[in-house]
Amino acid sequence: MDAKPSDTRTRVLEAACAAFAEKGFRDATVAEICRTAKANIAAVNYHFGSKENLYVEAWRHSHRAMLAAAPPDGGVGPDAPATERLRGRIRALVQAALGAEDTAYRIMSHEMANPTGLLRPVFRESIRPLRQLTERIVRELLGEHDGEQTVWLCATCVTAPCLHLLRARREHRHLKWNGRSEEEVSKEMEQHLTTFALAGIEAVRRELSRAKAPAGAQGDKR
Amino acid sequence: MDAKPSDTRTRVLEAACAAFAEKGFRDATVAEICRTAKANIAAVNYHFGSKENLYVEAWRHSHRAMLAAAPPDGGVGPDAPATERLRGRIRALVQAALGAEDTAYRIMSHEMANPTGLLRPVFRESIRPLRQLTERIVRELLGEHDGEQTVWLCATCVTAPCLHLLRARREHRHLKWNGRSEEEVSKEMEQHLTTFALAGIEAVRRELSRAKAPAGAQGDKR
DNA sequence: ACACGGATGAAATAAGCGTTTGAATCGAGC
DNA sequence: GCTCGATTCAAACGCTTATTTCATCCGTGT
Repeated sequence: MDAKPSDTRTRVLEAACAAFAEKGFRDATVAEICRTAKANIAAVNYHFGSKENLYVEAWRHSHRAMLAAAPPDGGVGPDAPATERLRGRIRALVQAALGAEDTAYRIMSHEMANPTGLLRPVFRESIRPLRQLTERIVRELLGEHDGEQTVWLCATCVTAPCLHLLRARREHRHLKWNGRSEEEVSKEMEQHLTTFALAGIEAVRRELSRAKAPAGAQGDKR
Repeated sequence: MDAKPSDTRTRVLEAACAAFAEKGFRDATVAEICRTAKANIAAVNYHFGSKENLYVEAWRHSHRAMLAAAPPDGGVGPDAPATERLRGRIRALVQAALGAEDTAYRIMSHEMANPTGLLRPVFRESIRPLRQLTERIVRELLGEHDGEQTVWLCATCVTAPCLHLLRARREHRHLKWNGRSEEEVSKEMEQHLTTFALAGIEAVRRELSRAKAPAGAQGDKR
């Protein structure tokens, strides 16, 4: 079927992914995209209709690539205990930010800071399930406390540092991870972020139960 | 002294802050800035020389406003115990992200996702001290472990969720904090983030000492 | 051989942008 | 009252960008 969607089409698409990931929608020019793709200027409007449509197509492409390179559950599976599933989720997030297929994350990063609105409909179907996956794990770890806001906040504390790694990589190259291999660094990040997150969630859970059953039992153990 | 640096100059400056905070450097146009400032198009180049210079001046302006509205130590003072200083730091971060003076944070957010490079020299003197303040507290909480990367990572786990609140506010208005007042929500955020962060840092510290002084004496020190 | 539709090429078009220009306006100082 | 510097104004310039146009190429079916 689409095994041959024109050779230049895929070249333009991949060049667009790289350009949009580096500069965002506005700063990336179709001229440069076509130049790096070794295609003519008109190729964009011929194969994709417009720069805007190329943009959402580039997002779809890189998002699929990310999911293929880093499964959202980190390879842990839904029957594992929640703590392991959280570790797997963090592994996926770190890989997505630090791995070779970070294009989708970088495009998303631009889109969040500088919303064009073009990706909003497609975001709903692509990153929302991932967010819900994270929140489900967090909710399970927190117990049956009803605070939806608490779940959201803890999930943010898990995902936000991972997203931050993306920017850190290109600014803080001077950090200690010079010698180590990419994979080794990822492992270490995953480990630290996981212990940090698990302890944080547990502490919030304790605080919630203390607030829920107040007065009498001040007996804070540990 | 500079009490009268031209009325239109300050109007343009403040309009620029709002525009750059909302759209970033590239997408904000001097035409629109001058229109909302009720000034002529040439005002920008007359008072500031160029759009680029207006950009760094807008950053300076909004950064000063942020520091005035939310002191970086959260009003805690350098002699308080480290746990309280961390709480103060988080208070400052939350206020900066959720308060009325969030312009600097929003500009910074754009600049990080879409670097123009124009703010790099001025960033060094404005946000680096804040980062070091955070890292100093984290280092104290971690103990005398030498891992600079660990300090960096824990500091990231503290600051990244706060930065994330900025974007969350304009997307997730539907969250529970509808009824509550802004200040009440900030208090709650501050509390949750602090317990989360303290527990996370403590857990990482424990894991580090466990790795440092193992049963079999790994002896792989640096 | 030939015509036809998909794909590519180079140049032209049109719109938006930051910046410049030069005249008009205003306010203070001798 | 006049001048001079600082400021404001409207118009125009020069540049970049996405998009369109139309000629050209190439493979395929008859």
